[in-house]
Amino acid sequence: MQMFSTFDGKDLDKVVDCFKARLIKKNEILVSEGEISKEFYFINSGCIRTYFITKQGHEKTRYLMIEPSIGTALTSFISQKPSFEFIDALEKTELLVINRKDFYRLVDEIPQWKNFYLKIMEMAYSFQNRKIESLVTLSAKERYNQLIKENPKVVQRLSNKIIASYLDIKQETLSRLKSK
Amino acid sequence: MQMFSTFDGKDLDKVVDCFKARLIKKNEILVSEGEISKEFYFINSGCIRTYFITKQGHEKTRYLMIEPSIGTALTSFISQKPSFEFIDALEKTELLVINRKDFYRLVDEIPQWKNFYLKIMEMAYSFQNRKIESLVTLSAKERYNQLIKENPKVVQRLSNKIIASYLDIKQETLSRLKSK
DNA sequence: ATGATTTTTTGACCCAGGTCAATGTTTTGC
DNA sequence: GCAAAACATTGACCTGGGTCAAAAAATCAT
Repeated sequence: MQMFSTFDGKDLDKVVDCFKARLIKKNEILVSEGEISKEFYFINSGCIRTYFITKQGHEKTRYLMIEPSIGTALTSFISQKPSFEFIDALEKTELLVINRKDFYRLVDEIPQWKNFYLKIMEMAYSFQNRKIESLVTLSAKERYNQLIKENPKVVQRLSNKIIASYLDIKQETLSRLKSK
Repeated sequence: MQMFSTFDGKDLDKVVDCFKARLIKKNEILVSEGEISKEFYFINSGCIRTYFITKQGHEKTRYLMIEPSIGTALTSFISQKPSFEFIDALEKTELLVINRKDFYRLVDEIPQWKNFYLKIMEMAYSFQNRKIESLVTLSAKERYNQLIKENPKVVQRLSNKIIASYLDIKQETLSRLKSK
């Protein structure tokens, strides 16, 4: 976020003009499955997440965004194909929103914004890679411990249901893990 | 790859100058764990992969590159931190190699190369995302069937050991899956 | 070609984590 | 403030896929 301070005055105005503030309620849905992801979000306060629903009807949480954080349903945002994931709010949340058209216009017009986009992609990639590594190398208990260690805010603030879905375990299992 | 045809003459020369051909033998290692990933590979013929070894000593294959394809140990390439993954050749392989310094010089000097880099990151991200989706929603059998359907060449050309490691199952399990 | 190594298959057994169901406990909406 | 809904815990039981071991088949190196 502080990288914005390196924009020069004119560019900064251009960027700021693209953002709109939005306040959303808990459980409000920003993107549904099948919709095209047309916005990118900066979370000022609160918490949103991306998740999808398996054909067995189970929720799987891909990514949790607690302030200060950024994100969207990225696969659909990039490809402009219908999203297989949802975005919803886990708390009352204040967002800054930029729409996709403006986002990519800035990519073309402002070299630093293109660099910012590249950084987002690099971080998103590394994050997914890390997630795969955890899934294939760690037990449920180890993944839970890793989350407590690396992201204690998430564990403190969110329900077990959400945390279990994020760790790809059942809530019953999480409950049992905690009690030993 | 065909996007290179859109480079104008001068830029194309600049790009071509950065590449060196290299022939590697089966089982040759291009990047080891702990090393920094300093090259990006274009596979002209043959097959290489990235994999890592768990603390239990098991190989996990992240990504298989059969010609024509591109890639590297991307997390380390981006961050210039030591790689947790290896790259090795699964067959005798012909590569075009560009080193990291040249790669990022081209990102700065040639806008189209920056766009190319962005496309790589977008594809890499989508690929990882898809992999997570498969891991958390499909059974071993379903993942195997998906691979046969979407990437039959891989299944035909590589050993069960590699395919099992790619699907995150044991070879014994893969063997049993195939026999029913 | 041929012995040595590596892969593949098969069998017997095990266990982490899922399922289903019942019972608390908290949160929410009015 | 209170009913209803959502969430958390606990128990009994089950199962997909792992483990270990040993034999059969394929591949490799000289």
